[in-house]
Amino acid sequence: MAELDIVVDRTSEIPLHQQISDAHRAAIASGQLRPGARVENEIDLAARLGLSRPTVRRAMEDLVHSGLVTRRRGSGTVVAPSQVRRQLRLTSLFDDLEAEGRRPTTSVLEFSIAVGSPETTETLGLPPKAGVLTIRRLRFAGGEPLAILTNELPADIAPDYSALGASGLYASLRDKGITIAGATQRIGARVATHAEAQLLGEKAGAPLLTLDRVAYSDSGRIVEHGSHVYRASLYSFDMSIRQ
Amino acid sequence: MAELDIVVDRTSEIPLHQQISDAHRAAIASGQLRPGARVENEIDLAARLGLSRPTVRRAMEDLVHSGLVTRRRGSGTVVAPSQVRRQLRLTSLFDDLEAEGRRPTTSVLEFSIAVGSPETTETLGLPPKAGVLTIRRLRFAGGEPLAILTNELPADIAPDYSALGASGLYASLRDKGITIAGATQRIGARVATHAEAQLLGEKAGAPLLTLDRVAYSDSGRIVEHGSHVYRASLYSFDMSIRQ
DNA sequence: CAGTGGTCTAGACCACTTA
DNA sequence: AAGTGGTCTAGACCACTGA
Repeated sequence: MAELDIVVDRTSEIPLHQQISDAHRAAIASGQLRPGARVENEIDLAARLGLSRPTVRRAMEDLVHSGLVTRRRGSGTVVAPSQVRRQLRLTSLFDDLEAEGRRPTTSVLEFSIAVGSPETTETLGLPPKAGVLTIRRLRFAGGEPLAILTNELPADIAPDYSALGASGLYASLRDKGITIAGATQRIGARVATHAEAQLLGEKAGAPLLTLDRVAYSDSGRIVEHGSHVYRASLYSFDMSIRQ
Repeated sequence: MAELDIVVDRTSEIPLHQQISDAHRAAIASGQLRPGARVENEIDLAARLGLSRPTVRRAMEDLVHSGLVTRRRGSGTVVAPSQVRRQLRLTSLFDDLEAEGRRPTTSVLEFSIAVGSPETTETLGLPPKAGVLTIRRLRFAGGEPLAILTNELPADIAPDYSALGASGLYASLRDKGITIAGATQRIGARVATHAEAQLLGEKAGAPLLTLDRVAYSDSGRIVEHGSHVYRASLYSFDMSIRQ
């Protein structure tokens, strides 16, 4: 069993359990902990680091939740197979573009505040005829058009146009003290309209991945509705699930 | 603040924390706890039920993780907005089919054990030339063809053909003592080939949602590789995310 | 049998929100 | 200032696995 070289810093603002899980994440990412390797058990790790077992345990639960390790009562904790991760990641074209150092860029097609349609105000949980900011952006990766992003937000929390360009939508909201607590989303597919195809440099009838998302803040308020379309030839969604 | 009528059963096999989170799930689903409603705080709930705070806390963390509630330090726990859930669910055609009572059915197109291709054995983490079971099925909902499901499994854990038909793939594996601990998956889109279109009752060039999944057991062994295509006109993936 | 994770207790102190 | 969730401790008993 590998003993990871973990140094816990009790003066840090980072919770102890997160320091432990971060150290394991790094060790798995770097290959120091290989797939199938046993992870040190909770009791020993707690004793070695001078922490309580529940604290170490919480770190392990984080890792299980991320799909990085699996646990079995009586048997122990093992690093999850990496083929599972690598296999799928290898063919992600967008990741390839990013790995080549071609950063994604964005151009704003529309930025307008107007009275929201009945559908929009209902989706956003606003009273009828409330003001709504609509943003349409074209996202590029490696010089190639990749996606058309449409967002609708309540006008009273609308970020500045300049802030949007500088730091992205979610970062702009965070600067205004609004943090996203969660979202519900739906992934689907359809073929491109003529207008979409033209913007994206595809032929009409090309397959598109669609993402519809409604995000809410920790106070339970609906903060944003996004309707995005991605070129299926360049983009896919990767995710790990557990249980 | 609503006091939920929860009865904890200490003799039950269901963990106490799960009994608490289940009760809240039910109350939210039934509308007894409405979106925006305050949820009873941890301390009071623990005292009222005669449980410790960490036990109650674990139940709340479950709910946060499922996206059903949001929490803020100093402020409390509130039920997440239901528009977020309902809005998206309303237009899910497959859910509509299911809600109409038309159960999904499945017909098996192929069920064969053979020496695996190099790609397949590598994906499954098997030695070269190991035996691999390939299953291809056509899934219907409401009498309509919905998806083509292709699965590859190591031959030594292959379920019986009869077990597969009776209870589905994952249930068959569970009966053999194999539980799925997690998976990595990728969702993409492409257009249907002629053969796929014919099976699915679509025109060639119709958009398809694709799902590629590699699943592993709690012992860290790769158990299954699935490559599925869904008619985008009838199917989408819904998910809730947090943080 | 020893080892391991799963569950649970009864507290403690702190950071943040709201009034 | 009072209320709330976030973090942490130092134990306990149990269920399951594997040699």
